[in-house]
Amino acid sequence: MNRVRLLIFNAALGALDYSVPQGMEVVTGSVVLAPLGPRQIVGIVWEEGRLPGDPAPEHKLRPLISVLPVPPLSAALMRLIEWTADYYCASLAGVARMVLASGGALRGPSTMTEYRLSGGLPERMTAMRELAMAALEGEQASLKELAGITGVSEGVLRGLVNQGVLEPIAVDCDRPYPPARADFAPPELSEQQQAVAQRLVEAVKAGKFAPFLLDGVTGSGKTEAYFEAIAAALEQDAQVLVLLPEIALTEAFLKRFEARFGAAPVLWHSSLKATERRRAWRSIASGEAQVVVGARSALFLPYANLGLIVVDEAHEVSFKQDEGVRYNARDVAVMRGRFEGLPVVLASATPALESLHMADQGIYERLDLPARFGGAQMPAISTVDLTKEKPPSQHWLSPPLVEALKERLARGEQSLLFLNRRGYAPLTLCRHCGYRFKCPHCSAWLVEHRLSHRLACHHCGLETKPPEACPECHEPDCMVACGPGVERIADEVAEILPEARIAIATSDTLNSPDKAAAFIAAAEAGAIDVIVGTQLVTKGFHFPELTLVGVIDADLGLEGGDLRAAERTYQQVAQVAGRAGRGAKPGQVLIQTRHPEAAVIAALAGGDRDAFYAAETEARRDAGAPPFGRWAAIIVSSEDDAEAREAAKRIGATRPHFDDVAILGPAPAPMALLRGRYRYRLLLNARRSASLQDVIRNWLGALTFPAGVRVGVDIDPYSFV
DNA sequence: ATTTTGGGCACT
DNA sequence: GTGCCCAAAATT
Repeated sequence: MNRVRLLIFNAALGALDYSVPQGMEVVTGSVVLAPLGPRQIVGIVWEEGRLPGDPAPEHKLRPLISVLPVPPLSAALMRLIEWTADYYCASLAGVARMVLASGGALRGPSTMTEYRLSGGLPERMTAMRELAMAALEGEQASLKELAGITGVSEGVLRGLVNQGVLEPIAVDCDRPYPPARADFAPPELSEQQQAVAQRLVEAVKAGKFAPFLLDGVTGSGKTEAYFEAIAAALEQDAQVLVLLPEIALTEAFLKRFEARFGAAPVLWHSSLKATERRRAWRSIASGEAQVVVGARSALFLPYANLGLIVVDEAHEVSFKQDEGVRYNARDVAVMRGRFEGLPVVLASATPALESLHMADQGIYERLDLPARFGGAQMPAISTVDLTKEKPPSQHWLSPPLVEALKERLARGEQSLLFLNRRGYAPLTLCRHCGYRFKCPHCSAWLVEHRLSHRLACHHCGLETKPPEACPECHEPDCMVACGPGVERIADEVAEILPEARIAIATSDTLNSPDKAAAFIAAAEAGAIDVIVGTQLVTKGFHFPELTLVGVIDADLGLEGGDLRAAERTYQQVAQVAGRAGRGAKPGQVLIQTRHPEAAVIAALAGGDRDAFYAAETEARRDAGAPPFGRWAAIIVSSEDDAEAREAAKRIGATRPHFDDVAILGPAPAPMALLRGRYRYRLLLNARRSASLQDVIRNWLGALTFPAGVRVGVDIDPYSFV
């Protein structure tokens, strides 16, 4: 190759051509450094003819600067990048950025300095030095870590470095991870689990594309079953990717993983620090990382030798990314499996209707775990009609739920109350003038958080101190809370059961791995009587003494007319109900609702999953919703309301006309203001056969917009805000 | 996206 | 002529 075309991370520029200097080894997929004007940019060498744009004339070509010290991207990954950009109407540049988001890993290996005893003695011995030197015997670490080990300050250690007592050692930042072992602690599996595990192991050994829907009730031991597939991959030195919906619940998962394989997996998520990120990235790209556990963004990493992908809790909404490249990691995972030729396991107790449909069509192979592991029974589920069993004013626990809570406390068993609302109260107003506290940057109320003494916007992250007086009428001390959040429910429990030990489990209270671990340990040790939690507690946890689950408001998710509201409610309540009675003692679930007759609620109470899915299938068919039809959204936003509205109007005015594509809008988005940007939306609904993407590309491709306007496309949207 | 360039204009 | 601002062009 003496002339190459690069994909660069800038969508506005398009592909750029360069010459390859004499002696430089460049192959398809090479990650290279190239000159652009006075700057240097990173690019990926792409195959001839696959990136749009006319070739640059010979005289404009400048030579590449260097090939970066990372392995070239595989053809499979390059096809995945193309497919993702194409399917989600996103730029190749945006997708490529996700692949190479590496915290500086592209710069190659680097070293840091650690210190160890040299054997020499200081000119002057002091008490602190003596103490430090005794504790330093056999240790080698950074100064900061040594300070932690020895208990002396870094200043003392620096003194020892100057005296030559501690000698510096340059070590590779990317030190290897401890190895996971397939045979560390193989589990006892039930017959059902055994059958599932065996099928998955076969698929891993076959090393061909094979999508599975692992459909198992809560507590059936899905994790243990797919762990055997991971073991099989480890045995043939293939890498495994396990996608988890939220990193907050990895704590319990990691414990189980370590118990099975004797080492922690490599973690990947958005809050990794740059050094951890580059270490993980390099180990993934080199093939050293064996098992990667990550959030959705781990899907686009350049695995050297991937052999299996598991998407756990595959129904979870958080696999859908709603910013930047709007993709669904569940679906892209299946495509990656196809391009790489490997099995993909979608595991869930409450699969998305789309996934069930694929299994029914025979496109995914279905694996069932219909019974709980170890003989545990499914919990008894019943509804509490809030229109008949009214809680007292300003209270939200109905008499039957209060009774059940008292019973558990008397028996020393645990209860879990589920309400998907963080904070104390969802709305705060002034009792004097009725002023409602709202976010200045979003169409949303500010939520009072009493634990942290803040008013917070859950959309943009704004946090303010609650004011002393009403900003409108200046009446002092006038704030009044409206409606319940988990903190308020916890207060109510404390009032009813003063002796109960209560824990609030939300992303606010369990915001670090340490806190999550402490919570799990306390719950397992029986040091908590009542857990009050948001969706964070609906999955992943296994507390044997937990025998009562109360759903505070099952109707909450049904409000707002979201297309997937019924399914989401079903999934959330079924998942949280699944926390009850996982040990020897049977579980009970009480669902508080004002609509016990609603199809979702009735199906939950009757334990009739098939009835729910049948009803939901018909509703989707009627609405032309997935899997029978397709939806897409065009979201127009700008900091300037008029500019956004104008752009949306112009898109609306140039709409194409097709028999099989309905186009609605533009209209202000339900969140008309989000993070300081005004938003308008168009919705497209198409029959399955229509290529929505082509329609949208041709439509929007002919338009240009002012600089401040962003036009985003959301294919198969989950969020309708 | 970022940088360079060049035209128009006020000022000297 | 020089400096400055802004829009347009170039970047491979």
